[in-house]
This record gives sequence, C-alpha cells and structure tokens, in this order.
Amino acid sequence: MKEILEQAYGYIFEEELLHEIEKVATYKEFKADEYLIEIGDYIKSMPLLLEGAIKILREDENGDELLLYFLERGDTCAMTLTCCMGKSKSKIRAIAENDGALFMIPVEKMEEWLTKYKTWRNFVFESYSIRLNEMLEAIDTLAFMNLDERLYKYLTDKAKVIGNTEINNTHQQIAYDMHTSRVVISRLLKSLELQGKIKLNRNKIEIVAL
Amino acid sequence: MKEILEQAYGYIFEEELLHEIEKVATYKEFKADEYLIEIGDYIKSMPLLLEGAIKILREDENGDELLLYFLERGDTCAMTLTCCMGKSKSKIRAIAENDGALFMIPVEKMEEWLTKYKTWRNFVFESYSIRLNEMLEAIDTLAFMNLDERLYKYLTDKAKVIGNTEINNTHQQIAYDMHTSRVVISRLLKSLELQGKIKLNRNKIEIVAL
DNA sequence: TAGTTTATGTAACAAATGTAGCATACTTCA
DNA sequence: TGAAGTATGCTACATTTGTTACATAAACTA
Repeated sequence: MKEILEQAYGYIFEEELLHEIEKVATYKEFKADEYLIEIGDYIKSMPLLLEGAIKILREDENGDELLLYFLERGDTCAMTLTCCMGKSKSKIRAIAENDGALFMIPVEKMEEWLTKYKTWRNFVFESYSIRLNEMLEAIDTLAFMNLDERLYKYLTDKAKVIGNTEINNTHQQIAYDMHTSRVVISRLLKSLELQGKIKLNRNKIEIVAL
Repeated sequence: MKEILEQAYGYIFEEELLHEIEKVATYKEFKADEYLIEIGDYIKSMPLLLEGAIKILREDENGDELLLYFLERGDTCAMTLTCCMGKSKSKIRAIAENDGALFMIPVEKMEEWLTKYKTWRNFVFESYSIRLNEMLEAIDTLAFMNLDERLYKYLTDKAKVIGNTEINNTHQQIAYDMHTSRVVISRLLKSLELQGKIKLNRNKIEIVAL
C-alpha cells in the first residue's frame, strides 16, 4: 500500500503528508464497469485514484446520459470535493472504465490538510483547475463540434485513457455516452471507416492513426 | 468604498479580513459592454464583484462565441482563480452586462489569505463549487435541451440577472451569445411570442410570465 | 424629407441529426 | 445443429437547425 501511494503521489506530496494519508486512508479496489458513485449519493470521503480509469457521467431528468470526462491515476474528482465541502448530494455518476484502485480520504482530514500542507492545498486547487478545464472542453465539444468530430474525439480520448488503440465497445454503449442513438453512431462510424480513420469489427473499433 | 465592501461581503468575511481587503484592493468601475477580460490575457489579480453583472463567454478557433454564465454581486470568477494560481492565460472573455464596480485583489494576497482566514478559504472553495455547477448547467443545456428551450432559458436567466423582464437586445446579439444565427433566433422568438410567453418589439423582448 | 442604416420577418432550401423498421451476421447455448 | 439473443447495416423518412435571399419597417442623419 505504501509503495502504490509513493508511486502515484510520491512526487507531489511531502513525506509527512504521505504518512498521514497512509494512516487514515481506506484502500479500495474496483472492477471494470463498477458503479463507484451514483447520482444523489452523499459523499463522505474523497477519492484519490491510484490505478485504472473512471468515467464521469451526467444525467438529465429523463435518464439520458452524457460522458463528461475521464479520471486517471493521480486525479481526484473535483465534483466530489464540492460535494464533500458543501455536504450536498452528488450530481454525477462515476463508473469504472477498467479495473483499478483508489484511496478514500475522510472529509475532515481533507479540510485539515488544507491549512497544514501547502502541497495538499496546491493539489486540491490544481484538481479544481483541471476539472474546470475539462468541463470547458466538454462545452466546446458540445457547442462547436459536429457529431462526427465528437465521435472521433470520443474514440481517441478513450484510446488514450485505456492505453490501447483497440476499443471494445458496442455502438449502443457509445451512443449512451454521447447521448445519441445507436443508428447515428453506426452511420458515423461507417463513415469514419470509409475515411480510413478506423477499422470496424464486432465489439471492436480500431483507431488506425492516433 | 468601505460601505460598498461591507454591503457586498460584510456578512461573509470577518472584520480583520475586510480591513485587509480595504488596504490592498483596487476599486474599479466599469460601463456596460466594457471588455473586462479578453481571451489570452494574463491575470494578475482576482476580481470581487461589488455591483452589476458580468457575462462570461467562451470562444472557439473560428471566433464563434458561447455564453457560459453570468456573474453577480458577491461572485468572483473561478476561471480567474485557476489562471491566477496557475499563472496561465485566460480561456474566457468577460464583458460587462451593465454598469458596475469591482475590487481587484493581488494574487499574492489571495494565496496568503487562504491559510490565514477560514472565511476566505470557504469563499474560494464555494466559488469553485458554484462555478462548477454553473458549468454543469451549461452542459445540460447544450446536451439535453432544444434550441427553443435554450432560448427561453437564456431570456429568463438574463431577466433575473438584470432584474428586469424587459430585455433590450437585438436578435443578432442573442444569436452570438447562443452560437447560432439571427434567422434562427427570430424564428424561435416568433414562436415563443405565438405561445404567449414573450412580447416582441424592436430592440426589446418582454417576458410575459416569469 | 429623402436616403441610409439597422432590425426584423419570412420563404425556400440545405444539412445534420433522430427515428422506425427490418435484414443480416455473428455468438451463445441448449 | 438450430434457436435465441446480440450487434451491425441499411433504407426511408421526420425533425431540428442552419443558410441564402429578399422584403419590410423603424430609426437615424444629412
């Protein structure tokens, strides 16, 4: 446990803080597709991602979903931060993209460390900043790009996160993430294939040139 | 100056912090439609809005704009916060919606107060939280609503911010904010009028029932 | 007041996206 | 092996949004 911590956060936090984390954090492993946070959940602790990737989704009243962004090693979820601090319910859903592990930090410690450790404070602010920028990017995508561009971005983003140019997804799953229909995705994927950007197989999409 | 500060922030910050703010802050008045921050600007100080409203816009490579949200009295701009801390360029444009005034706080002070005053720290975190939620709302709007709904939301949001059900805007200006074309806005406004939700005049849109 | 600029209305058409329905092919499993 | 389930392909059509072009009306200005 100590090694994993060192590996993922050793270069950010000072020795003393690492010790404290080690003392109070709960280690939790998760499996691909596991629901980590559901909309409406009360958040009592803050996650530090050690291994694996997590996708963060938004949902509207009709149950329609939209992928916001991915979290990777070294990330924390800023949405969770605001929920922790404000004692409010989660406004997003978090689903494991693949197997992984994380630390859970109790809220009280999180707040305590803000005054105690400058590196912690920086980390928290940095997290907010990164998350705001991810949200900006999501907005850009929605506002300024057509569906075919969005789809290609989705595929390349995903490839980066899972570290593999081969994506094992059905068209329907992609349609859910992008809040559109399966037929539309199939159509656009076919067109991307014709452009030579991807190759299609059952349950598999291969990105030709990243 | 002291009174304005008390009025806008007296109930949030403790006496001592108010004194400090008074000492180091620069007071700045602005006029409607004034450009307060341009994309690419380096931010060296953090604004505290005292009076008036500011609209925050995003722009893509082609110069197409999109309104993100409004700032009102007591707000600060979280995007600015991240820019300050990260010493990066602004990724948004800020334009005064009407006449108003704000305080500019030097970055160094802003950081110093984070350790010194709990109320300041809470204020900063609260700001981040509010901004993240505004961004979520913007994403919801883009992803889940049709243009006619978005337009009506735009009008009612704006009415709230300026405190008036009468909006003095051309269709073209609205089109810029919503990243669409004038013809489309005219069409949808006409349809909203037929539904009895608004009344149209030259340079004037009146919301019938808020 | 005549000419000019600005704002709005409207029609016709184009492009992007969404929907319905069915065909086909691969996979699984009895 | 054959039936059922799942994934994809494809066509035809509907809806939403964007574009072009032009008409009309109000406001401004010389």
